[in-house]
Amino acid sequence: MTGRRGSGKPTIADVAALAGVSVAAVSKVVNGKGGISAPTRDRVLRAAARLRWTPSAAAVALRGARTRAVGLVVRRPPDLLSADPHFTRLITGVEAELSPAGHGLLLHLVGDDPAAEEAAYRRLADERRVDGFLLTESRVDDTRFALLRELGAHAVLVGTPWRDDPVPSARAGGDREAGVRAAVEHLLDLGHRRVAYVSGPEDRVHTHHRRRAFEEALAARGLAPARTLVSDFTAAGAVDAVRALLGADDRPTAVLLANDTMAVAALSAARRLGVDVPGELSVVGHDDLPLAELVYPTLTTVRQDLVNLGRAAARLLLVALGEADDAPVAVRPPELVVRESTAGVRRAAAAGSR
Amino acid sequence: MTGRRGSGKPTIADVAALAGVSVAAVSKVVNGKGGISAPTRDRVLRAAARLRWTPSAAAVALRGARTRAVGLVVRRPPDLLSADPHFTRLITGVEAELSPAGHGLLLHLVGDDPAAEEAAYRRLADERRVDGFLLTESRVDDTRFALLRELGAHAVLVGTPWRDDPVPSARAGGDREAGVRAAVEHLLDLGHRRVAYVSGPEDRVHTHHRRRAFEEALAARGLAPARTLVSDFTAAGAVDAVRALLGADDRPTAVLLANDTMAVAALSAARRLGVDVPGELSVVGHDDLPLAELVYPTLTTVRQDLVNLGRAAARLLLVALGEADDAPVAVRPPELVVRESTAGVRRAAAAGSR
DNA sequence: CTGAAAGCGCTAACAA
DNA sequence: TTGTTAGCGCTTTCAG
Repeated sequence: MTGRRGSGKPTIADVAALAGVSVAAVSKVVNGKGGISAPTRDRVLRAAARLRWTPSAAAVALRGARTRAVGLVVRRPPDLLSADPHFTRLITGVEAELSPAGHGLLLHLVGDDPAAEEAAYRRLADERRVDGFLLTESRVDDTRFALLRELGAHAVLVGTPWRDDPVPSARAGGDREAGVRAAVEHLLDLGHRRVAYVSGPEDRVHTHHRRRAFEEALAARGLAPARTLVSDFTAAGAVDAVRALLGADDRPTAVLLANDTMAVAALSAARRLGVDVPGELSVVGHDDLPLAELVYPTLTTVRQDLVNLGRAAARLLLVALGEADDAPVAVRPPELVVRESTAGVRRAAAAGSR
Repeated sequence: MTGRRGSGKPTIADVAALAGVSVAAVSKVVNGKGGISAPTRDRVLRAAARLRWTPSAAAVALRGARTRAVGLVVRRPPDLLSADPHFTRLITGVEAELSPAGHGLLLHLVGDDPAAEEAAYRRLADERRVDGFLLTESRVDDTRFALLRELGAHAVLVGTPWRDDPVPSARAGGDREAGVRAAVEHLLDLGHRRVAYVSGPEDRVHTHHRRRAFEEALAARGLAPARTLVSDFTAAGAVDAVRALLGADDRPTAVLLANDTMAVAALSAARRLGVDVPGELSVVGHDDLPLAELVYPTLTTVRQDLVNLGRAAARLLLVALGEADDAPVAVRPPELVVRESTAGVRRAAAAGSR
């Protein structure tokens, strides 16, 4: 008999009635506004709990123009996506920040289609479904910034912007290329002199940064890259790259690849060609996905603190929305994890190349 | 000067004004209701396009109690999650169905915490943020069904329910255990007689179905399992299982594992123990993730049509919500993909076991 | 065929 | 400290 029990979900009016106060009082209580006596507060809270009432997200959004949701649009070829747990880790971190803040994550996976990507952003923004966006995979001359500015949407970039792009970005702390540098030094210390690099696609910002770090680290020891190839993050691409590398006259004794998936593919490509890892070829990956410990030999790789990167980005977005304090989340700098896929140069391999 | 340009997003009133009609007319046009003349329709559409207007999701939701969003709550230990691209594929399929229908996907990743899981469902439902839920990983005596019934939320299960659970479910077509059966027959045809099975956690429904299929397929040829172990989907678990298997006196010559991640771990565990795959041990995985083609030897595995499973589930949910026609999405039955990790028994291995 | 008007559930002035 | 009330942007009767 209390209110309209049974007929659908309770509303703020039901709670007010049950507590014997006005709806305004209920609103103030749940929003932590002042000007409510303790006893009233109590009665409201009790009534709300009894009715299991929570403010309707739609009503709140309509009223205040805040949806308490953020959007994440991922543009990737489906196959690549499912091959790479990269995103799952990132999202884990994002969630860890968003959930306690009462914010939802609206996910959109669009294939490898720029038009679909733009449409997704537009729809989410025009329908006012989200308060802001998280952008992943910083791209060279990223067109998303202009789009989001046009749409008037808040945005935070995960990673390093290409130039001084006008959005806040979440990045690793410390020296962001420390991982790649450490990897190169590790290889050189093992005696390698012919080190190759297989990069990711040229339109990704980190491709350039990492490759440059690779080249500089070699240069610092007076060396040049044995070879630098551009791949596409796919396993097939990595296999081709490794074939090219190993088929050459002066083949490298070590190779760095831009992600773990490619590195694992390299491992098996080498094996298939009868090249022993790490006996004849050392292999280094990037990201330190669980996969890296799973394969044989286990993969030496550059660990990225993806979970905290996701957290940091989400936090920045909440701050931009005025929903969180400006307490940045620390993201550990990339760090080399040495496992079995790297070892010293064997005499034979080092000497006789062709 | 037209309407309130520049001052925030356009509303239906702006469109009505620009088109010289009432807001009701605009509403009817965008919702495809009848009773609008073609010329009026045209003017409205043109005005809406010019203003880039899309109905506010919040207002629509408030008005109609339909949010055009579905929830997906995933409860998994973070590590397991990022090791397994399973979900990414499923979500790809879900998106493919939801997106064209104009529905969003609200994703919540909760750790391995039942309380957090329940809280996530409650919040999404109580705040009326979603119209329904997609449930993944069918569990034995799944408590989510009761919860969602209490919450009055629509739900569709991805996979086979434990008993006749009262929610619609999306499943593979044809014989759902055809894959496991084909795997067993493949191994038997290769001459294997001692075949072991490493299952997933006991609380997953498919664990029981697949294990039973395994046992029945063996029984059909008058054989019994060499050994059946329960693991936990993790790589570490798989490594332990393989050690246990290979350390035994009468060790199996072939082993099936409940997912590809475990199978890949098994591959390297075997190698580490000096056991050749497939020379001394054949290994079969489950799911056919991209990973399966990436490793050496490439993995024989049971392919699941996860993308269409996701599509089918999303479609069922849309149908339940009255948002789509009842045209089921076909999900291919599981199918064995033979690659390099399985081969005939070598005399030596078959004979001398200890 | 078209328009006026009543809310959907909530928040924030403003009054009391 | 508390209550009253006017909308937020939209859909939907119900009249015209």
